Amino acid sequence: MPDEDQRPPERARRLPRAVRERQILDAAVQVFSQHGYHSASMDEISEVAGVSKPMIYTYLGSKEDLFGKSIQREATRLLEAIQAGVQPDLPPDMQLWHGLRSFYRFVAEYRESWTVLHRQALTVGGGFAAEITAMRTRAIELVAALVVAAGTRKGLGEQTEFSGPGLAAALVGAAESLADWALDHPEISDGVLASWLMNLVWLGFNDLVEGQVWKPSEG
Amino acid sequence: MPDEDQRPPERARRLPRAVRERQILDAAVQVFSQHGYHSASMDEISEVAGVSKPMIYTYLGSKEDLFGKSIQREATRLLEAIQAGVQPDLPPDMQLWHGLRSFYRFVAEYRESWTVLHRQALTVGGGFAAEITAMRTRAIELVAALVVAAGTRKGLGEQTEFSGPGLAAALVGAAESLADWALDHPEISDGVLASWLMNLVWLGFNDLVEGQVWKPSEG
Amino acid sequence: MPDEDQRPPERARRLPRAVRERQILDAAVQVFSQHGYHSASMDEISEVAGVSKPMIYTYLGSKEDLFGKSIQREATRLLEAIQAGVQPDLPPDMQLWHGLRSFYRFVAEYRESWTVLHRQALTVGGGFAAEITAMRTRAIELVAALVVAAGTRKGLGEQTEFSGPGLAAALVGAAESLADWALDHPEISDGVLASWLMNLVWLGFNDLVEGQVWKPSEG
Amino acid sequence: MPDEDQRPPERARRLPRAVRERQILDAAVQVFSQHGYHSASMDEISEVAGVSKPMIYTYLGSKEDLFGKSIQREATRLLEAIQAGVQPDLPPDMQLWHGLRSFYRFVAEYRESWTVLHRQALTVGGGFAAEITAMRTRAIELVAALVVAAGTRKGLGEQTEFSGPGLAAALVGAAESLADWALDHPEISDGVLASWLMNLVWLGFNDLVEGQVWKPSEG
DNA sequence: AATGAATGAGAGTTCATTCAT
DNA sequence: GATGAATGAACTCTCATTCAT
Repeated sequence: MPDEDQRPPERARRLPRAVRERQILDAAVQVFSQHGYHSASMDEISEVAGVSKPMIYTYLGSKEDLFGKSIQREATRLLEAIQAGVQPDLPPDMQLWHGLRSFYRFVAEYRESWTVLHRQALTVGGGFAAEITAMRTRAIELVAALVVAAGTRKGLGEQTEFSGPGLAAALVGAAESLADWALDHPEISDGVLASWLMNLVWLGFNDLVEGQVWKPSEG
Repeated sequence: MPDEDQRPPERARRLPRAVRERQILDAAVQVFSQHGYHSASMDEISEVAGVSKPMIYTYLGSKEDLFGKSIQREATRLLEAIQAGVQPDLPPDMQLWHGLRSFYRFVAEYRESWTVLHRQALTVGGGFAAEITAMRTRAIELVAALVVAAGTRKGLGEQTEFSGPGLAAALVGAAESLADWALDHPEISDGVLASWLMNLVWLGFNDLVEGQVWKPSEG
Repeated sequence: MPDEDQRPPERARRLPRAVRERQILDAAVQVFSQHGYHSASMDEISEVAGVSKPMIYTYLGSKEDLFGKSIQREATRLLEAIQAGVQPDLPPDMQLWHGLRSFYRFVAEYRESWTVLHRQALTVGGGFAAEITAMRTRAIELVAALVVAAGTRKGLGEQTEFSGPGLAAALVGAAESLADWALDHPEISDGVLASWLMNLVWLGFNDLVEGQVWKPSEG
Repeated sequence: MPDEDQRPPERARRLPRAVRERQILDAAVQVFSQHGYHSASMDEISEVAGVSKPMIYTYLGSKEDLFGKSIQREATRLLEAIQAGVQPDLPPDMQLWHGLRSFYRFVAEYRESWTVLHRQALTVGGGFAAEITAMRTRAIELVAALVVAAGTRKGLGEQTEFSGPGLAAALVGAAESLADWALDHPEISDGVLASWLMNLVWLGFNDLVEGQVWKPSEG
């Protein structure tokens, strides 16, 4: 009877701290994304992580801390994934297109990451909602800057400066909503998703800055 | 039996059930919208409603029941508000425009209703998310039908049948996101909000069905 | 089978809040005095009180709150017991004597109260130690004032002003220590205990102010 | 085996067991005296000692063991300090005076030792309270023996045999309480402290055995 | 000899929910 | 019809203690 599968029933072997922390964060993201912050229990997270509860507290702090660190890690992942897909020397529409493709690729590959960031992060009352909101606000401002810049180039500065932020919020919402929709339609590739949004949004905006304006034909 | 001063000592007067139920639902919507489902406590709801806790259970059932009924009432309100603003014999773009104006008017007037529907309803793990999602899905399908119908009229049936649902999801997301943004910018009127969205989205879509297509200029 | 002892096994019948609060405080004093603050568990207190834990939290707050309120009630009892025994129009020594008798009577009758006040109240790190210490300090200052006053009357003002506070601390400690000793000797009456202390302390002090001073007879 | 630089990388050098034990006990006394038994954590003790937790368990056993050994060491120190100051061939009052001076000198120099012995040792429910109490009882008996002996020499045997133990308890309490008071008044020398107590207590007792008795002047 | 890694057990606290009046 | 009184059950978090290296 050599060293077969006779080891103790897979009970937590000694692993370096970094490895454990990753395991715990993985489990946390999974459980938080499934149940949301409040319904997730530290018991379940510890079970999924294959680790006892005290380890979580020792390594990553309170439930709130754990949630914050989960959010932070996934947000970083998402941003890095998008940045990795964007080449800064391309024209704006190409940058946006590449960014969107990377975004939808990420969402497809890391559903749980996206779920935690998009849906669960808002349910906590504390500073996390603020943090996430701040991140989203930054994204919106980025898009708004694009909008205003483009509008200015077309000589429509004043108008787009006024409507820019609102439009940017709408665009970001459209991208997010499409991402959610795509979760239920995995057969649609990230290229197609990005194209849809570009057609909808870029052409639409394009026309807008060309001077075309939709007006209600009656009261 | 005249209206003497013979009433019980001014506390908890006998009120018809319907009135009590409305009081309770009002309180529930308020508290749920402020704190979210999980952080809302039955104690606070009963306090805000001016009614003892057992009454809530007698009249409206468990916390989950109460939340469901709150959601349902607000959703009905929202739908009725939108339908009241739309005249079915107008062309599609006008219908959408009027619908959007009604929507933004409602959001401005009943912040709490919108908050509960949009933000808090997703945080519950049980059947409510499903219920809300279903309602949203219905909205998306409605928009999708518009998209497909318009596309078909332009002879682009196959293409829009394929992309229609996704686009519709994006549009709905854009409208919602702009609604959230508008909560922080009450100086923007519902007409302006709706116009922005129409310009962005309808013109964009218009071009799309006119045959204009954005294509990536390189890999 | 009439209404014998057939009632449900003595399970918490509805009682007015005030009664329950007293029950809980009684139990708290008992358990705190037995095990000390840290080792006392809310579970045991609730068991002894014949009440579920949530009631304690509803009526009296956290463990620390409960401890504080226990201390406060017992301290008040002790002070009232002492004040009730003292007649303010008697000469100082008689006042002290009556006060001591009341004190020892109280300790004998309410062992647990005394234990909580004397031994357990110091073990908590928070504000309770301060509160108790303050109370003790007030007692010491009172005695010190007596000492200084008596000394001044004898023309020894400067000397007793210097040594008064320390002497007072010693006297209070003597009284407390004798109280503890008396707990193991219930056959000694409060009158005897008070007399011992008076003889030891009053006469001693008396001689001191008469000018007699003990001096070391060599290095 | 010269003293090369071949030692393990400068952490936790091999030290003889006795040294390690002293380090740990020093840390334990310090932490116990600061936080009390319950609030002291093995983590903090190990940190202060500069030693890992398993070492503590290996060398000194459980937390209770550690506390017991801390108490024991400090008690021994105190007793030795007092005995060192007392010359057994002196008359009783001189013995007491020297003993008190040594006692107050010790308290001033080893505050933590005294704190652990006097305040923290009582807060534990187990056998330590007993151990400490026994030690204190021994001290009281010693003093009682002095009292009785002196009383007997004056021909008041019966009376002092009856009141001796109680008086001794009071004396010890006075000495302790004055020690606590002195912690906040370091400018008072041990000689002055001891003198105060001698004047208060010895003269008082002296008069007592001379036949003077304080009596209540009325009911 | 020495320790980082790991946990069992139990504490305080809160909340949705229900009785008895 | 209406409620103050009461609780079961669950959750987060901590700590003394030990294993495997």
